[in-house]
Amino acid sequence: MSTKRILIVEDDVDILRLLSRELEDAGFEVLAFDSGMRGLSAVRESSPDLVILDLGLPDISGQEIARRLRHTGNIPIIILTAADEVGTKVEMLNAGADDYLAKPFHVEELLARVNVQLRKRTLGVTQKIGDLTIDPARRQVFWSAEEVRFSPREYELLHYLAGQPGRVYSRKEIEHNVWGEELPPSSNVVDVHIANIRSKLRDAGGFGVIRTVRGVGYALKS
Amino acid sequence: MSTKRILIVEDDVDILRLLSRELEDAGFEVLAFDSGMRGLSAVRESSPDLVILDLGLPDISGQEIARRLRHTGNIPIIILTAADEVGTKVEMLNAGADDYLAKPFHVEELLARVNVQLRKRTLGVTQKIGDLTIDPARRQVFWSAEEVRFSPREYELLHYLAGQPGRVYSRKEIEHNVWGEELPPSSNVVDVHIANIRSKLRDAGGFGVIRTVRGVGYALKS
DNA sequence: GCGGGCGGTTAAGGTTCCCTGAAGCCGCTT
DNA sequence: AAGCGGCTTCAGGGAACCTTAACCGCCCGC
Repeated sequence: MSTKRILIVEDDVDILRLLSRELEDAGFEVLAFDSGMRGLSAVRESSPDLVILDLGLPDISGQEIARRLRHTGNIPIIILTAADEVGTKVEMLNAGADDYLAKPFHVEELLARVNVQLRKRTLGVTQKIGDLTIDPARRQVFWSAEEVRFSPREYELLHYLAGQPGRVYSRKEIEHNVWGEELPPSSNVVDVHIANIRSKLRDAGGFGVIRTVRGVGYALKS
Repeated sequence: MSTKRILIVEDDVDILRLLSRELEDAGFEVLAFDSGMRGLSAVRESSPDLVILDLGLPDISGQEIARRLRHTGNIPIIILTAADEVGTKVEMLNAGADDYLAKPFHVEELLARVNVQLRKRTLGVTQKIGDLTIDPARRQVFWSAEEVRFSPREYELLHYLAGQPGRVYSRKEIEHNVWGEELPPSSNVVDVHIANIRSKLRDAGGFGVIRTVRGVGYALKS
């Protein structure tokens, strides 16, 4: 995945610098502006993946910016503001903002909310465990770029094990959560499906992905 | 557009009732639950458009619910909580929540944030997915310059799938969002319409545009 | 009103794919 | 070496899906 670009508009230069550094540390490319007008035109030129916007800019109102940004496509906007006032919040959210944080806020929370917005656009919460990638929105599994095709049950089972990589899931748990019922004690259906999953992963180059815990169940290598 | 359905899980019955009424007044269809487990299974059955979830439920942890909900597709989740603690916020947002409100909150803000989540990602903008072009303003579809004519339902269905190309839409979701009602379980209308769309696209040179996901639904190749 | 065309739905039959149970083998463990 | 648990293979049955065709209702022009 290419590095995401974030554009910040914030007239308080100290905060601007702080946020820039934090976002860069988090692996984003940052475009920082302390003026509303220049930030706005920069959005057009560079079309970033996300915009963080401080309200109460001297040269242009937040309303106006949000309105204009709406027109430039679907870029998510997170609003920052000094005034924690409900009316403003509702107004801005309805005007097209995607999220809203009142100062003072924690940088970690901003980062988390940034990730939420970017996640939406990239469709789904793809989960990566080593070379294994699971994309629930597309219902697809990859072993390092190569797609591995699974049957419904196989996918469900693998996805279930990926819930907590490393943790051992007992047969009972698996039966209950993947099959939704207790299977006859003599059945070895789970084994068969595990074997099939292993086989398909092996074909794609994945070895030892699922660990057997004798007498208990299975676990995904974390 | 059909009315959006919102599922609430909240153990405080007073708040539950209050929110339900507010949301219904705002024109939503509300499914209310005061137990985590029952709410969770209801999500699977009714596949609502959005879930509002109170943390600190007695019978199941919020983490667990968020984790499981992620598995059921891309339904947006808004978390409510009594404890306004940054760690929890960040944790939940990273766990798959789309928004987070600390109690006490203003109902207007919740409504605004609900609307943000439900806001159409694909506005009236013509979108291109590979060789496929959809122009909502004219209600026309093209396969690389050549127009393909679709009946109203066919168009609605294709347009809906194009909402998030690549993402798998379940039969339930399709029924609810394209037909606006639950179809009799034996019906295969969706299949037939998919077949017709495929046939028309094939005539225009488009192959493998719609992917079948066995046991779940369909997705547009992105 | 009447007939034709169009689109939506239903139903039946065919096809594909997957689940699963059985049977035998392998390899630990005691 | 015996026994248990896990692994592998494979074929039968069935579910899910696809296709085709007919039916029905609606709208339109005549």
